Amino acid sequence: MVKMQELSGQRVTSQRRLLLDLLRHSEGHLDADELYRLAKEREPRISLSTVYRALSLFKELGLVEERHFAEEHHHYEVKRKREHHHLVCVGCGKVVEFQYPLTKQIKENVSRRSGFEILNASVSLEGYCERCRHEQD
Amino acid sequence: MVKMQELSGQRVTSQRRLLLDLLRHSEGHLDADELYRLAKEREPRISLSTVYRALSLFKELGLVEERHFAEEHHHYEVKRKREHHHLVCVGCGKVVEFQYPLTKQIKENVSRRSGFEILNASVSLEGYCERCRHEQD
DNA sequence: TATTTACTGCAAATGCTTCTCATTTGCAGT
DNA sequence: ACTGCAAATGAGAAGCATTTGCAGTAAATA
Repeated sequence: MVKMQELSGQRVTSQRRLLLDLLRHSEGHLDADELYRLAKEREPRISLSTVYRALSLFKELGLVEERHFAEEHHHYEVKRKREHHHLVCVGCGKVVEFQYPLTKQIKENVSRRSGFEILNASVSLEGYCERCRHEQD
Repeated sequence: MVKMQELSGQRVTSQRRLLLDLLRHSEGHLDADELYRLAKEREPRISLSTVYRALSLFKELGLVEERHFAEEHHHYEVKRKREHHHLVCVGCGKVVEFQYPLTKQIKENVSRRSGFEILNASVSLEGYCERCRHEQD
């Protein structure tokens, strides 16, 4: 089970423990509904609002990151040490991660020129994966 | 007024002409609702559905691009020759553009390694703009 | 184990986007 | 200029993802 010191001040409830646990053991990039379905397998009375409320708490605490791919809903993944970016297939929704070392430079560079305090930088690519490429009419 | 060869095959209606015109003369990054409000000033009977339908047509025709910033709704801007990226203030929503030349390399590099056919690459940054930085409690 | 008050489940509400359908309009061919 | 028809429009309903209000429940603290 997941330890919960991270929930400083907040209450450690069975639902939050379960949800964070699921996020940590998943392959990442879950959306709220997938997480909800997984959670219901173990705790059938859990509600979708609780999932959203937990996600927004985890986000505030910096435990998970919210991703806005080219879809209407969002995806969530636990924050990791190593920065990485995403390549999304517009055919089937498959997500592939890749490393790219230069966002630090970009941040510094743009920060200096714009006067912004930059919190994060992400590179995102869209395209067709191998399989969807062949299935295109 | 906008010339409409771009609407190849599609009908040239006064609404589409107006909407494309507004997009072209705006500072970019409009969302559907802002565009709707602008359009109503000139053609009060226009409907929000028409705005959405036109945007999705322009997107298909490659005339405008849809941006997913860290908000629930989308932003639209006319496609330009010069590739550029976005820095969004999470305080006030202000959008600043910047140039960064390396997406071509990223595309080639990631494409080779992943087997994806990559359609587009975007770099997006979030942070606090000068003003919002000072206003933080 | 009693008290406090944050958290939960549920249902209703919201915000953005898409759809439905009756009416209108662009446009190819008279 | 006129006609016919497919495509586009306006208005509102419907559809999703997400948020909120509220009454009941349960975690923390003493």
